[in-house]
Amino acid sequence: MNVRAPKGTADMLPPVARAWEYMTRTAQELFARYGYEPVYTPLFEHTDVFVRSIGEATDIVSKEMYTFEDRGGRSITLRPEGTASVVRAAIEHNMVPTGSSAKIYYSGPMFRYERPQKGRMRQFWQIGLEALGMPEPSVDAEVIAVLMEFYERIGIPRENMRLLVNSMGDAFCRPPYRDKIADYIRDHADSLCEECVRRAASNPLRAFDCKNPGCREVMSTAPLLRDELCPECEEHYGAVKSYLDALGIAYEEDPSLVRGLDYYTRTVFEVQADAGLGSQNAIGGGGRYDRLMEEFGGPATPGLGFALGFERTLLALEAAGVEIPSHPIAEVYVARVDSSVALRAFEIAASLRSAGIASELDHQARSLKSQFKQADRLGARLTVIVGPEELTVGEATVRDMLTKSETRVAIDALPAHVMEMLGA
RNA sequence: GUGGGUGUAGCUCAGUUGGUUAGAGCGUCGGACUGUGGCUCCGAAGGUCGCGGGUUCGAGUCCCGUUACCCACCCCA
Repeated sequence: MNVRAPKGTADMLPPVARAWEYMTRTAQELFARYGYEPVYTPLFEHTDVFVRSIGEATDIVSKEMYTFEDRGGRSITLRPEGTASVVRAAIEHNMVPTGSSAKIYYSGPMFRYERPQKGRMRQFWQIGLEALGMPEPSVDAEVIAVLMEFYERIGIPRENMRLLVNSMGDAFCRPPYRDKIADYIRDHADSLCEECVRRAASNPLRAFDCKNPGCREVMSTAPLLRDELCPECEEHYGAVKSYLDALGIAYEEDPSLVRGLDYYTRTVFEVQADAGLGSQNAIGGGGRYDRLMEEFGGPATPGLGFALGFERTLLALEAAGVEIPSHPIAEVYVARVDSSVALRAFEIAASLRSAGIASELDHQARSLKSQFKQADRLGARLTVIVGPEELTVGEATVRDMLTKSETRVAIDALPAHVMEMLGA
């Protein structure tokens, strides 16, 4: 029996799981304030959903998907990202009738078959949101604002992050530019790595991402999409930046920002953290996908969204020294002097819990001293001492763990009395 | 898929040029204080030294293989 979790997966033990819930809670409250509603889609889809949306030539589709055949002979894939499923669901349920819009968010695990490293897991968690049906540039700025506000709220200092933005053009200006880059790559084939030359055919823009010094050199003088945008895209991009300026959100333009999903049009953005992460330093990112729903066979509906990674965000939080808020495990500890009063102690703890007070007690007949140690460790503010002596007159002793003062209280009045002490 | 690093107690790690019974700190449990926590002191429990083979009188230590994890490349959250 192999008792290890599969490669690239991790059990989330209480400290991490608490952080997960904290991030989820923060996102839910924030997203609701911007009018987003939750959606849960399946963790797996027909393989086609991802191939057609993310793109055949992307790394995700060509080598990172968890794909298998189910017992009915269908090709099924564990979702590698969230947008494709959301868009599929939006079409299936006609969530965005012509002329209307929808704002939705999701969270949960995603799956990609890769070699794990710092900030990269085979099962990793994301929260994301999608704004469907709205082509206006103010929506781009609003979505970016939500993302930045999320990080601010959970406590990552702004100076630890960089917001990168770029425009990928649209169906009119990108194809000619793609051809231009493909030509450029072919013209310089002898000074580029073979990977980049191969990309000329499938995904030429990706050559901008290559870390090879020779390729960087060549690509640094390549024509930039920024200079080839059609007037409409140029105007849209300019407006997005104006709205960001109006919100006081600082950003850097990065003309080489080319994200690894084919469906993006116009605005793309990425947030990088400079502390706590290894080389996987993108903690969140997203972009606009105005053609995606149409390509899926749905109505022509523009869309835009982002996703942020739990694991990487937690690394950035730890680097910033952020304390994850938590509640004490027990407000009240019920200690018993000896086993003759075990039953009464059990009843008292139950009555406190019924009154809504988080209470803990020892089930293992440990010494009174170790029960106090336990009370201390759990962060209990009060300890109720149940002993034969007090019981003869129907009372118990309540000890304030901070002031060390003790009072005798009638057992019947205990829940009310304890609540009063905790409230004070 | 490629490369590098590391596997010794629940956790973090020592362990000399190979040498007898493998250690420390933290944590856990007990005691000092026979009905009272955080500090201190004392004690106890807890280990197939990742696994398999080889060299050797003798391997935690050296060699080979294997496996797991970590980090990096590629790409991304």
